[in-house]
Amino acid sequence: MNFTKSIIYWYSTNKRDLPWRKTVNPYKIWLSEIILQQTQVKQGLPYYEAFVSKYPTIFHLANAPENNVLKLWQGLGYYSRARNLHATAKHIVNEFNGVFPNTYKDIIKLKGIGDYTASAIASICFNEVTAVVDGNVYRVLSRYFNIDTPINSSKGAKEFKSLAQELINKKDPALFNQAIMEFGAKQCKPKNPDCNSCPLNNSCLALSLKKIDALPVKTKAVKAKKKYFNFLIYITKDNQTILEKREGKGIWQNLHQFPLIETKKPINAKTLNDVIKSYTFLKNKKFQLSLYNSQPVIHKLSHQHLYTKFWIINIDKLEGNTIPITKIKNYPVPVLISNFIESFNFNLV
DNA sequence: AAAACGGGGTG
DNA sequence: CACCCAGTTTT
Repeated sequence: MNFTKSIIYWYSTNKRDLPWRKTVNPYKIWLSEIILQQTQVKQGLPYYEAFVSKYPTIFHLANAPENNVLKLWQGLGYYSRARNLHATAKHIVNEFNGVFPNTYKDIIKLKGIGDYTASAIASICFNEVTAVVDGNVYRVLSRYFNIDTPINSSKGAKEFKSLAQELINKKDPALFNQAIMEFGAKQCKPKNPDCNSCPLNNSCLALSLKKIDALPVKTKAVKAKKKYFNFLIYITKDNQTILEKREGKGIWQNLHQFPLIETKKPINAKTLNDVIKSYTFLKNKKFQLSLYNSQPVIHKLSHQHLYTKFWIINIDKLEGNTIPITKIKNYPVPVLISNFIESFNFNLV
């Protein structure tokens, strides 16, 4: 059996039972593909169920406020996926009457959809012969064909896409695409794959060359930078606090957080007290500042390590944009913030 | 071409 | 700690 037929046969007897495999509805396939970008099935599955349940059609999603969409996405990371998902839902409803585009060429024009996702939707929903290349496909092909072009280079992207496009089953592109990804996820795993049980172990070049551990090749990632975050948790006597929406370019765009002071170096209570004292909205007000966590919480992201301190500010009264502490869980917040909220029992205040 | 963008899991 | 995950967008 050749590569393509072997992969498809393996899939027929080894595939997992997953909810998005029971439909070819482009809305649901699209939703599943966005959720699964850079996300393992195990982590994405409950989010898929929650979205399908709360937003059964693209019209439900398009009509929802962005805050609600972000709230449902909370904890999954890469929040631009949720913002783009929502924006694209509105676009499809408003411009196309809710009808999903049905060719790779048109699908890839949509916000948040690149080559991988356009290929997945076009093949699964519309039987278009266009090969997916995700992390699984890179791994399977680089090993089987002993290709050491870095997968995170533009040369690698073209080379592997072209190879996958040659290998794809022209009669059932959807079947092949899902099969090779599942094969990568469950059989040709990143670490310690069970090559003894692999149906391709007679023809896999990396295996015969003892290069399984050396492939795929990926150029080095940059090291994460340290940042120092100081969140200010205002608490008034009438149980109000301040939550802000993150604007601008960086992480967690459009999510909410306690007012943040970011510094280059760790900051002590006296210095912070002086900074806060100078705020005009606190002029002539008395407040008490105390540090909640003596050791910083180290929140690790791909590109940043956030050394975080939570400062409690007890104060009699605040005017302006405060919210009741009881409403705090209505807002979409980063995991770093939701962990604090869970740990700091506001009910005791 | 390189960096930014999250959070969870593995060895 | 380094690497990976059904990648895309911005710089």
